[in-house]
Amino acid sequence: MGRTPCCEKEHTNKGAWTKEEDQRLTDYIGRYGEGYWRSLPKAAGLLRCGKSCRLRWVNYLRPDLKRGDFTKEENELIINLHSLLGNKWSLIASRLPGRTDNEIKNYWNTHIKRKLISRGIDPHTHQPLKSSSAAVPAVPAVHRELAASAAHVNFQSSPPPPPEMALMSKTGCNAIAKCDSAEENNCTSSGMTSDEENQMELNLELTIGLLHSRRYNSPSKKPAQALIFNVAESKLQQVPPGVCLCCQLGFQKSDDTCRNCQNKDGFFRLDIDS
DNA sequence: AAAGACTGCAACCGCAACCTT
DNA sequence: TAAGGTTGCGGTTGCAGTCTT
Repeated sequence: MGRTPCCEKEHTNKGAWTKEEDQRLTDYIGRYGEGYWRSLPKAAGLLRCGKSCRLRWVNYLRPDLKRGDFTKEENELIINLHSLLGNKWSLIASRLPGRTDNEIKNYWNTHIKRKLISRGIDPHTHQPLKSSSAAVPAVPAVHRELAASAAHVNFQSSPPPPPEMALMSKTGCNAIAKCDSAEENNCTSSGMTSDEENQMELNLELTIGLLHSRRYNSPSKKPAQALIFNVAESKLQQVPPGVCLCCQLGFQKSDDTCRNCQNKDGFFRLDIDS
């Protein structure tokens, strides 16, 4: 036996929503609020499954949604966040008010990805595209740095790493699982003071603690997300715009860990609108 | 003008994590 | 602790609109 379906499919509508359905859903949520998606369709008089209602509301009907083209600033933010987080669309969306994960995902796949490729940049690694003979996966400098700090965290007797840590590992930051010290993996060169590094470690430890306590997208996700982004943003805010992400996070041009900077005099702006 | 190709986006599906009993 | 239910995420698909020939 497979798992039980989320709804009785033979009694539900599928496909595009009608104006009447939108109105019913909007009216119901306006009156009773979000949530209880399972029972909402019946209560609202909709022949839809709860998942469909939730998706329609979150991606289309929510009043705080921003419509229209993405701005240049949003483009850059998406690219930077993607280099940090990978395909964590919901996390990325949480930093772009009025934008949904689905919208950002679509925008990435239809616009940004293509432009990055046309500029010779690998949209997965955010590194310059190489010939197929280059077998070693490129690791974004920012991932290495976050991994370097994460490497200080004691994972002994811990459950498997949470999604964010797994992401870093997937993109090449194996330091998390293997390093005894960050130095062993060329993961330092952060350019931070010891106080800053201590603060970063603290943030990561707290982050990991929170991530272990619950799934990151559960009601506790906001503090967890905030901590993750605090690490990056505290560095991002220290330098002017236009500097590549690894420089923003503290790497110097001379650091061989920062490959991006070798491309353009220390500045490697992913300005897809230019 | 018509047909086929392409593009962008809304919506669906399957899965995994979390919650409840 | 286990099992069933709920919710949210990320990948994928379908289709309407646009472009090209």
